[in-house]
Amino acid sequence: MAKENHTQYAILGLLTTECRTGYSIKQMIDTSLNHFWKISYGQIYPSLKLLVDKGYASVEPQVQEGKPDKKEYTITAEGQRVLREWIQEPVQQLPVEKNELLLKLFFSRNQDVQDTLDHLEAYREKLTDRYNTYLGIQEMINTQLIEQADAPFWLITLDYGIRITLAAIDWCDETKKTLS
Amino acid sequence: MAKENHTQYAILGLLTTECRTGYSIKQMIDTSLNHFWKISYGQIYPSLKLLVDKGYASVEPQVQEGKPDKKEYTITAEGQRVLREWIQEPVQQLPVEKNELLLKLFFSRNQDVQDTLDHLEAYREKLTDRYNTYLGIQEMINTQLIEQADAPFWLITLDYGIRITLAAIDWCDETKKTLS
DNA sequence: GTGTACATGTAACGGGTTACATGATTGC
DNA sequence: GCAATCATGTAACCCGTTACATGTACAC
Repeated sequence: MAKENHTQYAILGLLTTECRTGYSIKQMIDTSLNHFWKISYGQIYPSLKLLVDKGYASVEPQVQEGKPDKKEYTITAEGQRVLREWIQEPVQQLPVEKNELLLKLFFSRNQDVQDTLDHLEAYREKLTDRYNTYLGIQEMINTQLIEQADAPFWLITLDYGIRITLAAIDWCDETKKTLS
Repeated sequence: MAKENHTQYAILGLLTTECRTGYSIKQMIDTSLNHFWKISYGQIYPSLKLLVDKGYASVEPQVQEGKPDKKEYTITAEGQRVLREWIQEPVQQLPVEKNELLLKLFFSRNQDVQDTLDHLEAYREKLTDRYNTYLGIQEMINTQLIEQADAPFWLITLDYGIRITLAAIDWCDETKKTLS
């Protein structure tokens, strides 16, 4: 597997949790990896197929009563090996996020200051929503999933999101003060 | 111009600063927009062509002595209008950065704790480098470019980068303590 | 002569989203 | 009858990077 395609590893990694189908992988991503890795169905299903082709996972169709049929994927020993290898490889470079608000701010010299302040306030509200969502997930993990062996690591990644979001909120507040 | 392609607007916006050629736009991006918007030559030159096609910019070839010829681009009145329109449009959604370290941490249950600590330390060092780079740029703007009308806005976007980076460094330190 | 700054461009490729297509079952 | 949840998949498209191709001028 090309060392660079991290999304494939993300899917492989999710097969080590209780996720077994494309559908449940998607759900997991939307609730728990959402703040640092998004994946759509358009990637998940073809990727699962590729993982099987490479021998990193196996499939078994499951007939269900009361629900549509599904395909259960299981990580193979070989899959576990390459996953571990990838995890151990050092991270080459820091992520750069594309930030539309900053891009607009960068060119805001000619804009009305009030419009810029409105942008900042709207952004601050979105950040606050995100912050509250994170706190909710944290609470949920702490009460319902704390038995899970993965839980401590989930909390660590969540903590990152919480801290970054708080710092961004602070920046919004400071910038609004500076501009008004 | 499709409302969604922010990169086109970034290039259009840079034409309102003293940048006039594809080459100088690239330089500006690499030094000043780098922490929230990256653009390669593979996008810049075709985009400039498109902006001219749409009437948002005009070109004039310049023959230079002692240097290769270049093409000077100028934003048109129409270009200024669509740029202002875009800046005023509210930001629809918060950015989600793909973070390889978090992805690896998420699946680190089975990994040796020491390997995880090493990852964190390496990441912390990269963050510190970035932090120092930002401080350098800040100093440079404050001493050399403070006359520029755009300077206050550049400092605001830089301040965002500084705060976020500091928060990430704090998270590294805390996480290392938690794990050891 | 070699490296670096200046300067412009394209083609191939990869990664990812969106829209579309299909269909079962349950609860309102 | 309709919406929601469960479930799988593909094709078209967009965005962006990388590698390649080309060339001038200056300083060491």
